[in-house]
Amino acid sequence: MHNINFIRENPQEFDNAMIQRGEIAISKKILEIDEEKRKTQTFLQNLLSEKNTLSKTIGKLKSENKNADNYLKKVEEIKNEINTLKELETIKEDELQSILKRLPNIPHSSTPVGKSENDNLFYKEWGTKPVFKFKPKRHFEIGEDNNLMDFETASKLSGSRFVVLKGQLSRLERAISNFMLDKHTLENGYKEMNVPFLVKDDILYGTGNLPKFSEDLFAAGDNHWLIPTAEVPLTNLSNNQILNIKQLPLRYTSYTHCFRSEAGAAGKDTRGMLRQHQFTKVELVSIVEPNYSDNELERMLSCAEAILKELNIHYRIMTLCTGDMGFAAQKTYDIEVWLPGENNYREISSCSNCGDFQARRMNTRYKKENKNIFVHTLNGSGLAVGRTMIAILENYQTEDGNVIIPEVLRKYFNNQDKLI
RNA sequence: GGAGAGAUGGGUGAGUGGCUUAAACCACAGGUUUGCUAAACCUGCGAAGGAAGUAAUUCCUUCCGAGGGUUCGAAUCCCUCUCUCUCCGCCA
Repeated sequence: MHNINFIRENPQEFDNAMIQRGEIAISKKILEIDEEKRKTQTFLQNLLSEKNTLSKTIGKLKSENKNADNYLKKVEEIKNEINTLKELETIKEDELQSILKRLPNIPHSSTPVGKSENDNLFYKEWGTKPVFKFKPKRHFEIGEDNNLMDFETASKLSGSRFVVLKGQLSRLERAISNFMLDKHTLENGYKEMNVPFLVKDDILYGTGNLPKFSEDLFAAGDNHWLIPTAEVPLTNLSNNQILNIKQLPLRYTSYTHCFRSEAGAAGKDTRGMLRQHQFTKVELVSIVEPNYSDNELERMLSCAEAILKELNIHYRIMTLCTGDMGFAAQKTYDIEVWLPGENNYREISSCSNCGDFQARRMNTRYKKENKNIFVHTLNGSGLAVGRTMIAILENYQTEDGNVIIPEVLRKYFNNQDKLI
């Protein structure tokens, strides 16, 4: 949600930011409605004040057993006007909100300007592409050849974009997520949380998924949605709260299933388990003081990177441009892991600083010097578990079709050094 | 699923139609005293918004789980919904 005061004071800057994000200049319309709303409000409040005074006089007169008919008549007269103005105020307020809540966050000054993913900026990379003496297989070939990854059975159960992982791959999933959680809780200072996968409308509104992106979500019954990421419940843990400054920063991690309809991705990545309706992810969320959020984004990124470093898998990091960034973000880094089978870099983590955008929607503040200030929220994958498995399979595959288990995972994998 | 009780500021909690302008305590912030810490004492302290003013500030409106209603006037009365707790039943 946007700060209306900022738009009043910097309409041009606001319009420029929206244009960079593929929206249109709309500050003029916003300020017109805002102006009408405030005029109505002022007029209404004066009448309410008058009514309150009259009511008090009536109370006094009645307690003294005096006649109050004149005052009662006056109240009756302004009542209709009050109701009309109330309705008008509500209309204007709704009009304003319906525009504001659908506008994306203002990009950070360091976010590159661009239209699509082609304009994303290379930030840095780690490691090198592994060299194979044979043609590396793609992850689903390794999985299917060993009868550990079953898309047909999954399709029988649930349709397309699902997978059944069998035996050792199912165990590998568990090993990866345990490794990540241990790393983030024991070394990186995140508190592990086990959260609901079903949430209500207002929770998704808080993180910015609603009202604009309902088509990306799965609805469950009349009152719940399946979470598309643990960011949603984790960030909302503090909604509608005024936090004590001593509580900050709050750092949470959670391993959850995530559910996405992939509505706009028809025909994209249909082979394999890269893009599923259901996948697991270890998420990182930070709630911090505003002046610290830039640092926290770098910190969070390094926590996510640490996982790939320990797994010894090559990756690069891109800074997303204004046109490719998510709705609530002001700055986002994508970690893209190298997949030799696919001969491509693929997103395995996305770390975003949302500034106070979500905090305004969720109404999360903290008290500093007796003032209530909106917090800054950040979220990042640390990492997507399914895609990490893909990266391991493709990077650690051997010529005989087996896969070496990365050293750091072996203690979570029955101390085996090979998948099979 | 059945029966009952409840939801008030950051927290505990008083308040059953107009002296509530939401008490009191705790927490928090500032100060005094003290060699430091602690303690004691003093002061301040709910939230959102509007208007006037260069500003300090002043005035006003709304908010007591949410939404409706009754009334000149509602935290308080009525209706609907949500959630929490207790007991019973069922259940991983």
